[in-house]
Amino acid sequence: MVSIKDIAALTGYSVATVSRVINQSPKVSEETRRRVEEVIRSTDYHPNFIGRNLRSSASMKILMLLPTLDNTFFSDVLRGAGDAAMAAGYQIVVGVTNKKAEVEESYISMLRSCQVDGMVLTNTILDKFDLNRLAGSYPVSLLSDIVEGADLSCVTIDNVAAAKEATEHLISLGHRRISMVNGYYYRSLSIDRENGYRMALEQAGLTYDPTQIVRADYNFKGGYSAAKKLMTRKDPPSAIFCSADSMAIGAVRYLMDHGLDKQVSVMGFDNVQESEYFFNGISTVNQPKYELGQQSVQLLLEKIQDIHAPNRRLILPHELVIRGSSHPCLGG
Amino acid sequence: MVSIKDIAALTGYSVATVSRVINQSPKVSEETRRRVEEVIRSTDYHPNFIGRNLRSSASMKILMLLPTLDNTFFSDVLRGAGDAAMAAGYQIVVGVTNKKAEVEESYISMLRSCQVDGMVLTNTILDKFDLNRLAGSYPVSLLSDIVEGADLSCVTIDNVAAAKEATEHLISLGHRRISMVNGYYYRSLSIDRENGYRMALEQAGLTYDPTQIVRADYNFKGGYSAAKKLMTRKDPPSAIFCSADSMAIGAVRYLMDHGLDKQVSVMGFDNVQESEYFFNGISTVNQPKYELGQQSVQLLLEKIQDIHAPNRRLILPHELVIRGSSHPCLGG
DNA sequence: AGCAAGGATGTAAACGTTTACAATTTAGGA
DNA sequence: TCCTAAATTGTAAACGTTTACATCCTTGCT
Repeated sequence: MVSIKDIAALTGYSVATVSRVINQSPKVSEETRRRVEEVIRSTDYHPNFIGRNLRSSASMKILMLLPTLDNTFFSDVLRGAGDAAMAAGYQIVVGVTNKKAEVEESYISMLRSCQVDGMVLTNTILDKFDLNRLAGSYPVSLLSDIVEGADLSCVTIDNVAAAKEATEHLISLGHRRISMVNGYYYRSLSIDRENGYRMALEQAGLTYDPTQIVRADYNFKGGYSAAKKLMTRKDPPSAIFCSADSMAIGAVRYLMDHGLDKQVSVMGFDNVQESEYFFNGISTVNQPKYELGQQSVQLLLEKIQDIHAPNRRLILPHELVIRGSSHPCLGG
Repeated sequence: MVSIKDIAALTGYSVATVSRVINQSPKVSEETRRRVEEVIRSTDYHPNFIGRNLRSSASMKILMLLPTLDNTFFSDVLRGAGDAAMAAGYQIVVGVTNKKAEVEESYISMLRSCQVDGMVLTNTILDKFDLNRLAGSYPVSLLSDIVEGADLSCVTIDNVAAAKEATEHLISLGHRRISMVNGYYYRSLSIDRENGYRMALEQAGLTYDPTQIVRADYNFKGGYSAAKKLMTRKDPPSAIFCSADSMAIGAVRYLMDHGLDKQVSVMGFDNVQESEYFFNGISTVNQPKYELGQQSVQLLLEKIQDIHAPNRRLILPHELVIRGSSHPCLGG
């Protein structure tokens, strides 16, 4: 492995001068620059970032922690994050936790051990105490799923309003029995969406029945079995609001398999790419994924520059996307 | 930022002894270990990996380069890779290139600059010359998409045989006009699948017509517009073999939109999670995604241990998965 | 000629670790 | 009592950079 010392030896200059050439310092003569650069090209020398980082104590890297790649939601988020990072000279590295605590912990150690300059968390399993401890010492920002009581910058949408609008859309189609498929865990994201769902029902004078809420995994299977559970009740709904498109797709799948898709409407949430292509399209709530990613990095950069920068909470706009999976209530 | 020196000062021991405690060296007394560990706990000291890496010149990190996260194909791959890495004490960091050369280059620099110990490439845009240069100096392995003439370890499936079997399945259903939707780029993956497609046709005595092959992006839109192109010919096919499930889904979507889905069969490739849920299910070829990920890391680890370890090429078993999108030819 | 200023380069310390080697202490055996 | 070996700890170099500071050499001015 050829190091800056080798280049120094080969050129006859000192390592300091070589370093200056590498870093485009103005205080080096044209002649010298030319000769050093030539030697660098002829060997295949690449500055060792470990050495550089150690000296400058900056890695120019941002860690983005994702729960899983099952969901294409994060594809756009990551594009936004990548663009924002690149514009600031940073690089995004992704860690996929598969929701395992020990894996998440091992990635977080990258932050503690100075291998990355900051971290964007999405759907973390950390609680507010962990988060406060972490965010007190290191740059951290939170994306999409807020943790109430955690003192850090975050970017999300108004989940209450969005869920309310989604439910209202179903109500406007004449539906009166509307169920909800929500996540298992008590994240603010689930709570907010559930609250929005309830507010819509109550404002429309419909009875809010907690037994109409089924908890499931945020994936196809979860939606499928949740729909099964709902539709085999003695009082099945005519519409189902799912907390994620993946669940909505599973739900529609169940309905189609049982010839119920014409009678029962489904709304999803997120507007992932495939929602447009599934069945006749999944009606859903669009999240500005690219912008969420972008802003999460932007907020993080503020913290990287100054760990004491004030925390900010960004609420980005959402929007209803109506497609084929929601239709007027037949029995209505 | 508290360093090992601070711990040394606080305990009264030397940094060497503290280091030994951290690294669980046996040559340290119980008494000392206890006292040092106590102080470490009371401060929130975390060893700086940059310092450690610099000294030991090993980062215990593996970079996995992915083209995009649009495709859930890589979700399972990454799970396999993560498990294999973890078992060996390594950590996976993911880089998403979005198929941009400068982004890919910026991640590859992590390898050159010793920030990761090795790299798994998937669908790289590097050619065999780039790859040979890289793999000559650094541990690199290739996943899924082989580059002919590149001298490195790789793991894949038998794409020729798999595509042949997929096509044969359509033939066995009575189809005679079978089109193919394939990727744009001349990757071995596309070539192999195209060859398998042709072999199946020729062995069945059907004429191989290159104009029946349409090139498209590996995503929904690509499949959609490819299907449109094919179905608006004067001699539309009764079956379409797509080189990826994402394209197959787009193709089926087009067919449904035009009431053609009962007449025209579609086969995909990959067996991504959502293929089971789309429409009546996408018939496809299963790739052992988890194992591909696992083995790609395994092969890489061999190279990390010894850069001169012999190159290996692993071919993992595939399997046909028949679902609702392929059915007997109506006109037959 | 003498001097100051500025440009180019070198010297060496520093970043946070690990580890070979040296030094010290302790115990046991003759 | 003295010597050896083992156990424990310390010293200092090394990993590859960057950079403050020092040094040297021009150049131009008086």
